[in-house]
Amino acid sequence: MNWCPASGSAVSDLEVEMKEVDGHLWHFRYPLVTSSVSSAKQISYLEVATTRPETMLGDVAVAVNPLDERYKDLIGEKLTLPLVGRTIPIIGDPHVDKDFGTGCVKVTPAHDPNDFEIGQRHDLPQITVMTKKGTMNHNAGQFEGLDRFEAREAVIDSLKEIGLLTKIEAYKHSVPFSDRGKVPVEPLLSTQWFVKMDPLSTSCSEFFEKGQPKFIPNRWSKVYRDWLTDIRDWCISRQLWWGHRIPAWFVISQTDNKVVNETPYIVARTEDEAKKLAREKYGDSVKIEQDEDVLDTWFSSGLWPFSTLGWPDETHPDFQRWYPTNTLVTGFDIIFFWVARMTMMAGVFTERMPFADVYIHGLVRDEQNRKMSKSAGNGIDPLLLIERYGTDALRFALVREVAGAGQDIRLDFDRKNQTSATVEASRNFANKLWNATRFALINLEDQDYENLESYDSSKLQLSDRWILSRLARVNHETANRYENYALGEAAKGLYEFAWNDFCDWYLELIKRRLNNSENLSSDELLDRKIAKSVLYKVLSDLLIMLHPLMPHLTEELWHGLTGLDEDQFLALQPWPKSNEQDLNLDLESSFSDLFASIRLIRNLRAVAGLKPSQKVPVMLVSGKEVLQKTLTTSINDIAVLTKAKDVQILSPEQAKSLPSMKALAGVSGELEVVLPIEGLIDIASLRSRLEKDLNKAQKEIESLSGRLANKNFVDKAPKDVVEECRANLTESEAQVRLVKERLMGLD
RNA sequence: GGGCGAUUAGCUCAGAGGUAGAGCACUACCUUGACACGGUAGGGGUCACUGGUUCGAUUCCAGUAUCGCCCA
Repeated sequence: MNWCPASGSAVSDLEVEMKEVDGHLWHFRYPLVTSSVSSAKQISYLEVATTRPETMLGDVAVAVNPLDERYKDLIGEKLTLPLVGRTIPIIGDPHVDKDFGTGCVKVTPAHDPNDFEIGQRHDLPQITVMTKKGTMNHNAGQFEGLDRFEAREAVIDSLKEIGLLTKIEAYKHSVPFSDRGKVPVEPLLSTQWFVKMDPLSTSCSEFFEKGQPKFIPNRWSKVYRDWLTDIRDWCISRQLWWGHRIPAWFVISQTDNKVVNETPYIVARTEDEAKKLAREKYGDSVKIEQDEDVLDTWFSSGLWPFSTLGWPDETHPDFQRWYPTNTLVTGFDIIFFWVARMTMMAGVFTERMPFADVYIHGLVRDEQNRKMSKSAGNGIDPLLLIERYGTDALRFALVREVAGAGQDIRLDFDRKNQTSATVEASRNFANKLWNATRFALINLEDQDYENLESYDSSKLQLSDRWILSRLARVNHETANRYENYALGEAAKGLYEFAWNDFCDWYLELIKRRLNNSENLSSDELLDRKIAKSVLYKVLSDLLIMLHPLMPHLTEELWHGLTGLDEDQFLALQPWPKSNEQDLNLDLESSFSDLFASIRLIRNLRAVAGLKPSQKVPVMLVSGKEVLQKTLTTSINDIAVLTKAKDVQILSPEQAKSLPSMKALAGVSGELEVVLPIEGLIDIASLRSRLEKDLNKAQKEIESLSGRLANKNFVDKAPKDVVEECRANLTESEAQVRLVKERLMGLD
């Protein structure tokens, strides 16, 4: 059994952590008791090597490999144990490694698990030389009372003095440390309660074969299964003052009012029950005493999934309603400690698995990628981050980072300033949502909006239908992601939709339509009302979808938006309905084109160094019909979003018939943008921009035509890929022509 | 020793057999009637290395290196 001298308690195998330490291998000699064999071989001693000299006081034999030519004849001979004077045998055991150290192993069954096994095989005595405090006991003779590490030095010194210490080697080896007390564990002989694991793990394994529980990500299921397969009995006694007391009563009247190894015991639910059972068996004058020890906390924790729901009363409404549960969310570091213990207990006591899914998240590590721990003192105080950035910001930041299923999160954290750029980014997002909602509230104050179903859909503008299509898509994607525990992806998708689609584009697009001027036509009034209705719909859906990730903020904003009573919670809202008929891929693609066009105009303005306040005319030239149509329907939006004085959409033919003029021009795909602003043009920067475009397009032509020239590619690649390739080539070629024309026009 | 993960922009990380992405940081301009915790426009990568499969590999496979975790 593993004993932790620091906490004064037994610990289980799982609570023992192996650590590599720089130690020593001490070699010393045990003199042979003279015999005919030893005199014949002229051997007077055996040399053993150990990392723990103090245990030699409890040695009961020296073992050698029976096949070892050096020693096999000595098996059965006797040695004198130095310092103690005990005569101990030389035994042969096939588990001894001939090549390690001297090939002779000292055997201390009471203080080493391997030696214990050897002792069992050879029926050797077990001599305990230490107390449970880690000090030497009376069996240690002159060393009694010393701490185990002081005793080590004292033993070495004594052996040195009498000339039996022959060698000290530096030696790196694994030492078992107690998780609880952070000191080396002492293997001790002691009577403790163990749980026999086979029946428990067998039940679990059967469920596991049927896919229960399901691990996300799946790779952890292997860790779980391997542990169940190779399971060892579980020491559950703890000599601590907290925890559930072990329900075992010793019948002390049978052994002179003392608890010794032979004392019979009763296991029962209560003391009364134990007493009754004891009387039945040992007579009325029986005296019982409950074991002082408590259960390992993980034993109690293993009962948690059902003990919290009224079990063992299985008719309890909570148990009936909630058991088994859906999802356990936890870290991989306690798959053995807790998850497996819960499934084992549940398998036996409830004959079901306690949860359907086990979601294993990553661990938050510190800036040096270390696991945070109390003892290392490298934890990041969440309250500090919460105070600085807000609860939802921290929550969102962590969820957003966790994207790669179950990957660890390295949270950036500047200890000196107690800041985190990652959490700050989420705070900024929260702020963005807050302000977008503020914008909505200002515009929706008059309550002049309705449910979208009450409008004839042909009255909606293209931008309305575009954002509704995006909303439907995001709704669908997000629902799937939540369903599949892809929380990080859900967070990122919502972030992009909220910031880019909704705030950057849609809100900017509708500002024009929300104006409060007095004399609006009835069409304009309706259009304004529709814009408000879409605004309301998109924002409220967005808040609902974001709610699991930013519960406080969205709850607050949603109440502001809906004006609902405080006792109506966003948390209780159903998932917003997604309208499949809102999905419109063509529309989304033409809006991409529209946005690209607007960016091109803005870029040209930046190249020209135009002040934002400076309004200039814009001409858009394209031979692509679809694009022309998109641009034409959005002509007012383009004007607003690019600060254009006047926007004209022209075909290439129309453009040619215009009188020639000096102008700023750029090309993107098959769209040509012309800003007729003679005199304001910075020819050099324009040229460099056009040359950059040309270069890029030419490179692309090179790559595309190279691929298309490859017969294998054309024959074997999927048709649509080849088609796309051709289309891109045509477009790039057109672009090169346009850019070249423009460049010539500059001369 | 066995197993698992990671290696992509300065940093933290996504991604997918068909032209490399985000946030932060960086550069320039902008206090525009939601938001400077902001807006607009930009710069930045031989996707660790070596082979293989493939018309095509950063993506799939094998190996190598480095880092990390779990179990002995």
